[in-house]
Amino acid sequence: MDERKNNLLKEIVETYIKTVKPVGSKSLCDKFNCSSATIRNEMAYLEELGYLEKNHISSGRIPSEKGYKYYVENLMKAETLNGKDMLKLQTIFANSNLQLSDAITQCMEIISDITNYTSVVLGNNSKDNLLRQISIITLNPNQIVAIVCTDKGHVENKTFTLKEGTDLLELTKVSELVNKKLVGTPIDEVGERLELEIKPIIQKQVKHYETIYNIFYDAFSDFVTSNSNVHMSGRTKIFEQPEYNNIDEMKRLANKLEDMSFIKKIEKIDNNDKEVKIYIGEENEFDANVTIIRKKFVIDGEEKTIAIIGPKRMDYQRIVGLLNYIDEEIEKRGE
Amino acid sequence: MDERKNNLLKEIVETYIKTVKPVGSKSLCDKFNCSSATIRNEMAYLEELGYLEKNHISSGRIPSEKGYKYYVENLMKAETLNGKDMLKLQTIFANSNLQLSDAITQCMEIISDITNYTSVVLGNNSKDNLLRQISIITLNPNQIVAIVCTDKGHVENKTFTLKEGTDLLELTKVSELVNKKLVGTPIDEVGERLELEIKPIIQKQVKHYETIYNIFYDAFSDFVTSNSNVHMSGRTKIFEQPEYNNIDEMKRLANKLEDMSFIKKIEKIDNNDKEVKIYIGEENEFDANVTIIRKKFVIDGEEKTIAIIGPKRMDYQRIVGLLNYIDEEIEKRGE
DNA sequence: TATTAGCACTGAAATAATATGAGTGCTAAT
DNA sequence: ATTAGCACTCATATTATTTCAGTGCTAATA
Repeated sequence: MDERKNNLLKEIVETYIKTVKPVGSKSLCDKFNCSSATIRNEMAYLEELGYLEKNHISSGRIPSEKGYKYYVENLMKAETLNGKDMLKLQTIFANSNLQLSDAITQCMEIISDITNYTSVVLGNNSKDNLLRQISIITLNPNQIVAIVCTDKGHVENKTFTLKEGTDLLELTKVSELVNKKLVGTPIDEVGERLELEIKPIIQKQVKHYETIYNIFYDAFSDFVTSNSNVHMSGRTKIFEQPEYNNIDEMKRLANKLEDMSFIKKIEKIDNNDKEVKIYIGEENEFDANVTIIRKKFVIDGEEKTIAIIGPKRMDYQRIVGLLNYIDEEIEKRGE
Repeated sequence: MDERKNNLLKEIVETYIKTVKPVGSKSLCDKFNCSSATIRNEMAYLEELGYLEKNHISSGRIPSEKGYKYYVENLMKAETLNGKDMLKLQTIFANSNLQLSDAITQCMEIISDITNYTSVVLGNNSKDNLLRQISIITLNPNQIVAIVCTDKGHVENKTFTLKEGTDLLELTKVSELVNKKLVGTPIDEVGERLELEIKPIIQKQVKHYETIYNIFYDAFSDFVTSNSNVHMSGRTKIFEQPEYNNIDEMKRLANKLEDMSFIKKIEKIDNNDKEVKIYIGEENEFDANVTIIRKKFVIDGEEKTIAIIGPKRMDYQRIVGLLNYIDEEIEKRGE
């Protein structure tokens, strides 16, 4: 891979990203000061290496997944933001009333908007969250709300209709007990400790202990399974991309984007990697026809994942530039 | 409109709903024991009245919006559920641990699943909800969560990072004041009363009263604008319908379904009508190419709206049957 | 040895020509 | 009031034809 071959591949990838049309040899003559035949020879070589592909024998070249990967790893330079985009993001971070995690969510909305890709923010893993407090609020003699709050400030709640004869006072007593004994426990372990430490105590002291126990158990288990930690924006934005000008492809992807359990996979791969990660096509577990660009942060002691979902022909320079910018802003704030 | 004309229209609408293909005269001869020419004469008459349409001069007939409307109002009989569907819904209502409002949400998910239409549940209008309690939970010396709970059991929360020198004790004091003075106030009026009744008091007694005042103000205003009262399922289901085998149409609708403010319009029209309402095409404010079937309930003193969004060629009998069934189950529970 | 002009060849995509058939409206007979 | 009969219409499918941007390869050239 001499310099000209590198430049050629770079040019082809970037042209294809812009135009979504196979790149022919003639169109590159001017840029490389040589004839189309020379370009064709070089192209044939790049195809042999697996970096380029053809749709049919006489079509122009398009980058292969391997080609994109090589481009991303060796040829691409992250873009520095243009003034307009920077301004938009700056105003969000400048607002000091905004919690950092909300600022990130808003940024991703903007990014989705200006790039026409889908964006995702994943956060508050139950394992990072410790129980801060459970409160019981009575609505009327039959109904109560149980509110669980974690040390990271995440709140979930659930309403219960009480069975005949449940004692509100006892309910409050148990909630005090739970607060005394279990505050500081990782949320996903609360269920277990409830069983082992709380149940034996209330079994002796409380009349309808089963009913009451179940209320607490339910309130916590809902927290662990809740979906409130996924925030997606521009779910339909990606369909503006020309590769989805095909109904079946569109439906397939739309369905996947509905399925939150699918989305959550994004944070699992390369779990501890805090760098900008780019998963192209087959490389990502979500869908072989998209690229996912991901970045993880730790904010206020809690891991947060942001990701952009777009076609394989994504504007890598721009997205990486945008994510780098967000990273800088977060660093600044973190001080 | 003699009886045969009614039957003919009914037959055409129902056939078209099933087959999505224009209905020709020949195919109806057997059912009506007459020749295709007779059917054609009748069809021409129904077209004159505006109940039927043609795609082109020599195509079969399809129902017009007016035709659907006439069908829905005069010809249709709501279906009684088949065993399988009924079983699915029954198991949901049979689970007495489930709050009624959650049961409804689950039902709508099932309905979306079995019918391939999109379903929506709209609830907890801020005007119906009265303040039950506001709690302040401290996460660390700099951060707190404000949790607002209403008498209907709806909870919203917001995390705040405190400005240097904000006194936690004073914050708690103000929260007690708010609880003492404003409990029972409709949520959407709390902001105003905060300004008129609380501000003057704390102005005198609290040092950094502006900061503290803003925390409360923000916590409540978020509640009013929150989207947590919309629950949609099967957002992509409607695309299984053959009328959306068209990319632009699909995109258009997908975008509308993303926009929550659009969806919320469904509850506003004919605001107090508790009957099953059917809005066909131009009749609904959401989109001229869909039908919306809506039903409102009052559950635990709070209004809840459910709606099904499908093509104009919706299976009206089935959907109305399903909604009627849900209605019955709710009545039963309400006792 | 690297480059390039030249040329035959490919295959997608657009355009045109043609056939098919399900449906209609209308007229005149029953 | 119904219907057989017939000319007519238009969407849809099929096939043939053309166009053109692109290729690979060979042989000449710098």
